[in-house]
Amino acid sequence: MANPRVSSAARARRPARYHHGDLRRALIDTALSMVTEEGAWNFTLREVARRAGVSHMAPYNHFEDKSALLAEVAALGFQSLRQALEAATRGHPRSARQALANISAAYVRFGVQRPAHYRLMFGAELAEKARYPNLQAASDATFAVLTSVLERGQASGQVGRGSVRDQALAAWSLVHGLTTLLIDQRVGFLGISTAEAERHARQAGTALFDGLRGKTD
Amino acid sequence: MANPRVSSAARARRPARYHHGDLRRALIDTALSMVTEEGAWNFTLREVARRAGVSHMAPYNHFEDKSALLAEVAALGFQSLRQALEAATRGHPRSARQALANISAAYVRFGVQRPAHYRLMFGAELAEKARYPNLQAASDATFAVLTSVLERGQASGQVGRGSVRDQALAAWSLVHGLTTLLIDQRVGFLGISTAEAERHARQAGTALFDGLRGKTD
DNA sequence: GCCGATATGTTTCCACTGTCTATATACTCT
DNA sequence: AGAGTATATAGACAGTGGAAACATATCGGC
Repeated sequence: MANPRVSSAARARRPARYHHGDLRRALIDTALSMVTEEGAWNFTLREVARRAGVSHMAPYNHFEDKSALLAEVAALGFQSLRQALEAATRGHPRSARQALANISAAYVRFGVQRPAHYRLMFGAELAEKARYPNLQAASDATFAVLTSVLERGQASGQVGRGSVRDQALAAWSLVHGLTTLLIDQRVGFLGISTAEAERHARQAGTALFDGLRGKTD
Repeated sequence: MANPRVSSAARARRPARYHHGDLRRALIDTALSMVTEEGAWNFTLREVARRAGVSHMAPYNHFEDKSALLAEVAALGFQSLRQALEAATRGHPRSARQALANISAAYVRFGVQRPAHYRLMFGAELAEKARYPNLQAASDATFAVLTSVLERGQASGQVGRGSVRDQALAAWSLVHGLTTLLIDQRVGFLGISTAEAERHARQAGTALFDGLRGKTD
């Protein structure tokens, strides 16, 4: 509008951009906002396009379909979650038990604070993740945080031997399941507070840790 | 077709039925078939009506919308899951540790064998379960199986004191999280066998049990 | 600087969906 | 038998996903 050549130092890394500048990123941001605002992702792709100010077919230049767009939103969520977990581990570098409790609390806090986003990250429509390498990579990187904590714990003798991958799977199952159950209110904990959710997480995470320390069966 | 008065001993409890006989039940069955066959529930309500051989508006006489229909399908799943868990407990009435391991294995087996149905049961579109009392009741009854096992374990001194509800929540979190992760292949276990899934479940369930037996924090 | 190739965005069009309204049919009860 | 209600149908509507044809901006080579 103002200047027909707004391009120069527009938006992302690439200097001058095409028509929109960086529609791909704009669509992801818009979709993320809509997910968190509306608490669901049952909006239409046309609606996303409208809010981004482009025609209803423009998104198809960047995403095969709505699921592909949502996969990017979910991938952002995994990155954010990974950072939260990494920050939680830094608190207690000595005690693996404390580290696991902290990770559990941080994990559940993340989910409880952004339920819709968390649900999307593990939602069914993105289950065939083979289609979404970005999502898979972000998910794997998050899982790796847990694995590395357990590896260090084993190295220092605080965690029982056994397969680290199995142990990490158990730990992730615990916090993921807890988060899901709390979010979806499948148990009778309607309106549970974040603090209480974290308490559950610490308690359960510690119990599992103690179990792993003992016999590995 | 054959006889205009086929009604007599038609289908469900009620003797003679209306036009269709028991369209409500037929629609639930059809939807269940479609979920398991197609591995998803992104079909349209019109499609369900077509397969049931009725007009596209007939379902609205029995369900407010598609979600309400899916909620019934999910409720059936919870009933089936509850039966599977109850059968698993009957194997080892003496050892709570064994019972929990059996329950864990049965739970994960259920999910791995019917992934789409399981996903639906915990899917986001049915999260506001307050709308679906049947679903909530079925879900609660399933949770109760776990609770009762832990209660008996506490009574016989095999399980640490603490809040039974908290312990049950932890146990359910573990198996639910494991099932979800396996189903959605969020971890690198592509094409995991049912037997291996059960092994993971037993192992993790036992570890948690041992942790609960120790300190309750 | 100019030009074709390509990437990006728009407009138009179609089948289909969810849902509203009006109408028809079957069952219940008295 | 007839009134009232529950069940099913038919038609219409706006909105959707997506294909096709078209328009425009940017890039790479010259």
